[in-house]
Amino acid sequence: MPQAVETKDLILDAAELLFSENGVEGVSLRALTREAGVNLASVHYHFGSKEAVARAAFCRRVRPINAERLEMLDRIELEGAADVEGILTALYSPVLRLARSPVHGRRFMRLCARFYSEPGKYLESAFEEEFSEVIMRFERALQRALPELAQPDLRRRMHFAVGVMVHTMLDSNRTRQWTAGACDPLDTDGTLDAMVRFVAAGFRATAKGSTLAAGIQGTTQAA
Amino acid sequence: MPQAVETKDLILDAAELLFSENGVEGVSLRALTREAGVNLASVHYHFGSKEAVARAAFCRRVRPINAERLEMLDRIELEGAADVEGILTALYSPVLRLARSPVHGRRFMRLCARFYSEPGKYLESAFEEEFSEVIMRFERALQRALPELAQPDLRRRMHFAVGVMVHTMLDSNRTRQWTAGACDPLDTDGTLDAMVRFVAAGFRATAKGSTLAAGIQGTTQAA
DNA sequence: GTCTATAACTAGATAGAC
DNA sequence: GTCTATCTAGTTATAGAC
Repeated sequence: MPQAVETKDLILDAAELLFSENGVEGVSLRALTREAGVNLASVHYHFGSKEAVARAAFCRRVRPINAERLEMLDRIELEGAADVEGILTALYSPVLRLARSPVHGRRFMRLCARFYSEPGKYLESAFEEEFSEVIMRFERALQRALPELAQPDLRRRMHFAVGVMVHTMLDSNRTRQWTAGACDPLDTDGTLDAMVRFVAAGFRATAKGSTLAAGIQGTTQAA
Repeated sequence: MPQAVETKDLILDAAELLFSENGVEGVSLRALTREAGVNLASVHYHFGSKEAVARAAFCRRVRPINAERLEMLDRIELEGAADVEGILTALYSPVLRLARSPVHGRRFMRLCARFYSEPGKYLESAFEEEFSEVIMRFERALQRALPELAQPDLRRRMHFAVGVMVHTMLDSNRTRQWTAGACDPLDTDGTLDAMVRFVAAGFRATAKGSTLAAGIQGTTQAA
């Protein structure tokens, strides 16, 4: 009785779990297949290599997320509501929403954040492929929302915005312990709101060479 | 002719280089000792284990940095100049300054950021030991500088501030490529300025439950 | 498609000569 | 303190029966 699909998904589920906790290099195929309840050789049959498993586990979740990001961005741009807060919400909320599912969600967030900070050429190219369009589109949108901000500053701040996101996603034990009691990691609405407020204010901060005070929140501009 | 000190440092230098590029798990002791030009067994003689090498390489650089952070914080608090910008400068500049030394500086920044996002109990406890005092002191200082900000929000925002720092420190190939031309990664003054402006504005953003508009930069307050 | 068995290799750690 | 040689245990990957 062939059940190839099930085996493939069992492997990806286990990869998501174990890679997120131990990193790719920290997980042997033996541990992976034991967790998945499948045979060791099936990994090579279905994926060809350990690296390919990592890529597949990554792409399986990241593609719908990025599609939703672009969809949200399209929508707010059509509605003419593409202010900084709206753009950041389009960037953050699809990935934070996933965290609501305690089963696979938070697990994948950690996986994604770990991939992002892990070495290895195999993941590098995956990031390039999956994110290049998203980065380009969001950069253009933010540039339109912040016309006074010079491009070098904009890029640096996008970099910071990603840092806030990745670090929130990492949600290591260290972090959870530090903020214990202060904020519930499962409170994704609160987290999203806090991230958007913080980062939007950062984007609107006065840049070094700027002669214009562009740091006021809301719609009014200072002279 | 005994040259224990030199061997120890050669190992730590090689560890800093290789761990920063490939992660701890991605580097074998054989590759490490080949790079260092020392014998394989000397690692166990001097450190006892691979994990102990990682810890030692980490602590060697992080201790002076954290000492300088606390020193700077002490100074600005005595001078009564502990505003958000000053506190963030005390937090960021000692580690960014290190990046100026192209030899060991940038290398260690990547090592530190990688450790931060890597698994393994051995590093977890090192972070705990080395950072607990820094975190406590800076949280207290920021709370004083931002008396209107509730503690849960403050902690979340400190978390974001660390995310900006770690992500900047990671400075992966991906990042360098993306911001190519936009900003010089060796321009530490510009990077520091950009980080402080961005994060300070984030800290001053209006919090969700807040009735007070505290998001205005500079000294003026909105009604 | 799935399994067992094993090949081919690498890892961290150690013993003991020098 | 430094070296060679080696141990044990782990790894990825594959060949071939079912």
